[in-house]
Amino acid sequence: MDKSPLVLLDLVGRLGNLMRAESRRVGSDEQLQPVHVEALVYLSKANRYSNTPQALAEYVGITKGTASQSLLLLDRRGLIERYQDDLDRRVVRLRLSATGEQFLYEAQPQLAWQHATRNISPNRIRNAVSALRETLTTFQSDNEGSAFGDCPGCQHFERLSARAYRCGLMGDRLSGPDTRKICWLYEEKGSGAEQDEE
Amino acid sequence: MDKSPLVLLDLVGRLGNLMRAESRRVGSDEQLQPVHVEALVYLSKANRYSNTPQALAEYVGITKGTASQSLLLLDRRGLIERYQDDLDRRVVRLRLSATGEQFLYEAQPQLAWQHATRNISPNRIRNAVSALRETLTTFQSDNEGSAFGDCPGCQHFERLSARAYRCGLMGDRLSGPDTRKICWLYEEKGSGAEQDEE
DNA sequence: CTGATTTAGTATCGCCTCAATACTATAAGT
DNA sequence: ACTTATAGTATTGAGGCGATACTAAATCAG
Repeated sequence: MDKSPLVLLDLVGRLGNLMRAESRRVGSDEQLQPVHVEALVYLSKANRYSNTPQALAEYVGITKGTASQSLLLLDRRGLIERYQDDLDRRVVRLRLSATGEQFLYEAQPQLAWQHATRNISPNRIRNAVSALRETLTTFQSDNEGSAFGDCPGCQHFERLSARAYRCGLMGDRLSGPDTRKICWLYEEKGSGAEQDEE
Repeated sequence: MDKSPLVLLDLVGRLGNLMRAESRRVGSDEQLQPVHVEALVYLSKANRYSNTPQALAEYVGITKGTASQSLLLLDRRGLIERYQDDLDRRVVRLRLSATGEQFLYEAQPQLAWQHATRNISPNRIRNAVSALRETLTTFQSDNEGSAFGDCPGCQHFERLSARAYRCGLMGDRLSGPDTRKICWLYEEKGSGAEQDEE
């Protein structure tokens, strides 16, 4: 019997713990908890469909109540801004404030990790990424969680011309940088997995 | 610039969060927190050099004070047993109790994850394991953390005969199963990175 | 339109993690 | 013997986190 999956699991768990410890270290100057740092990093990468408390909660794996509390704290500290959506006035949109951007720029929460992968060839990293991504997708579809991803590879993504893109689900036009941010509506293109339409 | 390392980082973080959520779910029946479940899993895999509060704390990335508290709780619940070391009477040794074994057997905290890797070929998993292991090792040596590993690949590991092994550092003889458990004294052999192609 | 249901988010509460600090007991080094 | 280092425990306080209950807005039924 091959125990590699268990070893992979263990490694991911340990690296995850160390990442949380690193987030704690990075945030300690500003009295921020690991989850706060994670939220800021997330918001720095979220697109217009994903910058809500709900999406954040799903992404980092906490309940919406907890997410709401953390976001209130970040708002009080001036690290993020919250504003109401025009179309649906129930939803709150989030963005990093200038202070928040500044914090991420100075703290570089991901630096130690980028450094830790310095000896690994880009090719091996891409292979690992692909395996982990697939694991994540499978796990989420097993547990009815939402997927997250970016436009290339999403079935709603349409290229209008060389530099003009569009999300077929929402009908919005997208800029180039937009297509590289984290999207909540991501659905894998041509996935053989069970699809249930509504 | 290649952003793959950042993506890898992000994936590991998310999977780690989901694993913690899964540990929480699994432990909720017994009122166990994620870290308690992790500790039990760790103890089920720790060898004679690693079954101490200190090693556990390093492995899961918490302080020894926190580890001590968690272990007291697990002891009160009857899930582990604690006993004194004969040679060094400062150190406490830990082992799963029958109840603890039973809990792990029934809860199967790793099942959902093994399942999530079902569509990934063993070879891709091994490649991912190798990349993540190297990341972990690099990170830990950057941060002066201890490494953990099992005998194959450790520079202190000696094979006496076909089925007899020995740890050169401690001088102990080891059984076959012993050599596959988590060891705290692990030190990587050679230091030449293990290369594997797909 | 009007009432019911669903959805996004917030408020409150209590348990428990976690780091920090201080402490004890044993071991090791001079 | 005296000092220092090491393994672990006790205590305390801030705050994450889930659970539950709540409000407000949107959607749906008729």
